[in-house]
Amino acid sequence: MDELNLLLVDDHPVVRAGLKAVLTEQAGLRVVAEAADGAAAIAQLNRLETLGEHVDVVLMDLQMDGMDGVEATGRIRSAGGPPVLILTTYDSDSDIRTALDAGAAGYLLKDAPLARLTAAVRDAARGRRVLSEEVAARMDPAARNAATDLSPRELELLGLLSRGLVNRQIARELFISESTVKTHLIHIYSKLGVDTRTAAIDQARTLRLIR
Amino acid sequence: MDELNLLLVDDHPVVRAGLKAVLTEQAGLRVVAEAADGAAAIAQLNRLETLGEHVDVVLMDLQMDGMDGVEATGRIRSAGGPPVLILTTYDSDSDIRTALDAGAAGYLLKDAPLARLTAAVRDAARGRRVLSEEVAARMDPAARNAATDLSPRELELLGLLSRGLVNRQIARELFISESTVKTHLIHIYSKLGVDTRTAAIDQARTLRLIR
DNA sequence: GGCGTCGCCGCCCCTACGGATGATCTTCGA
DNA sequence: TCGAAGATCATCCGTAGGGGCGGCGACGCC
Repeated sequence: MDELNLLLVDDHPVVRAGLKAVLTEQAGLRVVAEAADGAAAIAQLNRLETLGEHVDVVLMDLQMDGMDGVEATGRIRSAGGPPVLILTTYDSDSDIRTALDAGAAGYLLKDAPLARLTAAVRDAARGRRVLSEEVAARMDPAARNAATDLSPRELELLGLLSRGLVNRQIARELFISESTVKTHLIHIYSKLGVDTRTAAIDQARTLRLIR
Repeated sequence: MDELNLLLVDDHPVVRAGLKAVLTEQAGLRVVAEAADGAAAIAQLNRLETLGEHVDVVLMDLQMDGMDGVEATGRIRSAGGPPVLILTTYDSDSDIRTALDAGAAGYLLKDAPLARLTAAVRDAARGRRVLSEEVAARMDPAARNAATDLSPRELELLGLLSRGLVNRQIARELFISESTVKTHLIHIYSKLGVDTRTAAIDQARTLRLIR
């Protein structure tokens, strides 16, 4: 099989058209369908299956109206669908983790060079995991900056923080005491080098720990 | 003159390629140069000028590494350059305002349909102001939701809030007393329907008052 | 001229928050 | 098996933040 069949999922018509133009000009890639959100992507996969069309790789954006990329990825994977390659603008730690946990075959940034993109598509089609350099470096435990290495629990707290919850609400949400919430916050502050919750949110955002 | 000459400015190669593919397929549009950030865009304009090449419209992303779109727009406009059409993913009030203040000829979202994009390019080339529907509605004073209509000063406070400053720092930054900061915050909270600073930041973000 | 909005300032009060410190339990790897 | 790291909880303390007042000058609009 020489030609790989792709499904593009992105809510920006311009980006879809661009990907299509770029990828079809590269030998061996064929865009067989497009979708503007996760639900449409799944519908397209079902439609193509009934037509006997094969899809080798799904190129999926994360941020979309309607069903987002993470959920769609999870559903496609659990249904035994084709490998899903995430192609997105953002590279927050939590995004990457949830996407990979959902079964994504890879995670690329939209500012990746075209050669890398096409190579990633081919790798994903062969069942290999592909991460862009920055993402791989981010996920490599050895290369992590110790100062910004928050525990999963602390990242969870950070998420609730950024949603504007007060300590009491965070405590209830996580079924822990308010004291524990405060302890976690102190740890987060010291790791991020700040001393207030709003500064922690800001810092976490610039470090791309959260979105 | 039938063919319009465009300069594309976007730090995503994929998006640039997509725009180029889409726009050149539309009759009358020609992409004469591309740039990955604001500084490169200005350099390209200078280069094209010495070559005697004319640029009718600059299509500019806002979020870029290096010189961002707002600053680049300001410089291009103040140098008597071609009209600049902003094409971006985000539509926060503050982004729109600063871009238009910097002299942008229009503001479009990347999820705009292609027909609208090409129409906007032609309008911009003719010196007309173009805003996407959502943006225009947002900027229309009559259509504003009174509950979320913050004064300019309050938006300014909100920006400092989101950067994690404490009241004392905000006061110093704005040369006002801490009491006044508190008063502004109270007003912001009541307009946003929240009662803590973090919740205000979150709400302002979801309402796209800030980024 | 009066009314509303905006920006500015002060007081009081109470709570939430942040800092310091110390402690228990689990898990995991050296 | 011992220690490090994570998650949990607690108490004490001081301050920053938020709520409720009231007030003042400037500006624009009817």
